[in-house]
Amino acid sequence: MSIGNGSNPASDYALEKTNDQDLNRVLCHRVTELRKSHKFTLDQLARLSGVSRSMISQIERGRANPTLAITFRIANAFGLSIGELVESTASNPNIEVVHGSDPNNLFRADDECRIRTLSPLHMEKNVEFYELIIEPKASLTSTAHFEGTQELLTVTSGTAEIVSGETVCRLSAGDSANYRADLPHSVRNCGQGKLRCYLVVTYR
Amino acid sequence: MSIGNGSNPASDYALEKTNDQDLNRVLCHRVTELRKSHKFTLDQLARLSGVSRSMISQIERGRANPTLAITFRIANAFGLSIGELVESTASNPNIEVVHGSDPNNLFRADDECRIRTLSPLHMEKNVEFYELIIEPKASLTSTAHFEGTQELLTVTSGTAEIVSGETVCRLSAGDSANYRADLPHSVRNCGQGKLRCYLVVTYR
DNA sequence: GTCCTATTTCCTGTATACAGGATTTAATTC
DNA sequence: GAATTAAATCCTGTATACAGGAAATAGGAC
Repeated sequence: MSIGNGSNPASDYALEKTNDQDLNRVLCHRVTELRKSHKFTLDQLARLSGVSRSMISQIERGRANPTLAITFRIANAFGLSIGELVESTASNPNIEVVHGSDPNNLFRADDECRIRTLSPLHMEKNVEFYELIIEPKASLTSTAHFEGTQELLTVTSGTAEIVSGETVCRLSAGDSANYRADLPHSVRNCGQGKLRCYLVVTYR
Repeated sequence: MSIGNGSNPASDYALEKTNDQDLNRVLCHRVTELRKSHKFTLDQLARLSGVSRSMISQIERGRANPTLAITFRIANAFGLSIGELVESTASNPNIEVVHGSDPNNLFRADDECRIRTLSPLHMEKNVEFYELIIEPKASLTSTAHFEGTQELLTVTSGTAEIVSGETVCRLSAGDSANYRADLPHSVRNCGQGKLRCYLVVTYR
């Protein structure tokens, strides 16, 4: 998600100019569709949102580049956030399967730890799902991930000690913890046998 | 999320005028903080984003109401979507624990099916995590959830048949499937013994 | 302290966002 | 068909978004 580590960011030119216009296309279709599904006239939406009919009409016809404030008001009139309004909904294949036997999803397998990815590689959402098997006394330690990253860990067998920042907790089989992963964090097997758990990582 | 069923929408006035300005406050702090954490000068960000230094400076000082195109470019320069840029981040407690023995998280327990919630109730992300135990020949059927909702199901033991819309697939122990839950969908135990699985539900 | 460079803010002019009224188009009823 | 009303688009003028250069400020070296 980061475009560079700050050392020479100017060389990582991120803008693709056409995406600007793609955004506008998304917006116009979205507003048109939402207004239709709510059965609002331009006038009703104008009154609800406090944005003029002209402006709404122009937006729907892709003739406007609204300010954030205007966009906010329109989103709000539909009970949506800006992100919900302007971010396109991509079409998904209905079901994507990851087989247990698929070696591509074996992320790590060594003496201490075995990690298997359970979510499809091309999954659109910023969510990842892993199965972890950690040997006694071994641990999985991470530096801080990106801001807003969280992990949800469920212990299926064994005993885990979770550290996030300076907070520590212990989990037994059946317990779950949701913790910040945008701080240094770790999962340690503090029991006698193997620690088996599932980990959901969510990125903001 | 809907503001009415279309019968008399004009009476549901949704706008709270001050939130417009709250948005601007969020934006200015956000851009300031992001630029700082990436160690960009105004000039570097200007070049990256294609937005003038003046404009960025004004945004950071809360003196601007940028258009969507400008907002998009700035978000893009930081590798974020517009929603990610303008939607505020609430502070999280570091670790939130759900104990296996907590009866509040037992969502359903009957002859056919046992569902336990593994994610904390007040979890900020639109992600939910469940443990499912389904008896032979029993199934869990849902109508379509909200648009964009997806489910990620991992089978730990047994055999499952997943239906999403008109797509059907079978999973064995160790397999996972990611599927649309914004269509009618179901999980059925098509084996002889109990089906044990974990379900990650993500809302858009 | 001075000098130099980097960074940010100010200033100004142009383009465009936007509202509100007028006009056009569409839909309905007779 | 005509008449009426509703809905959408066009037109125009004002305010403001925005870029680019100038000026001010900040930071570092000596």
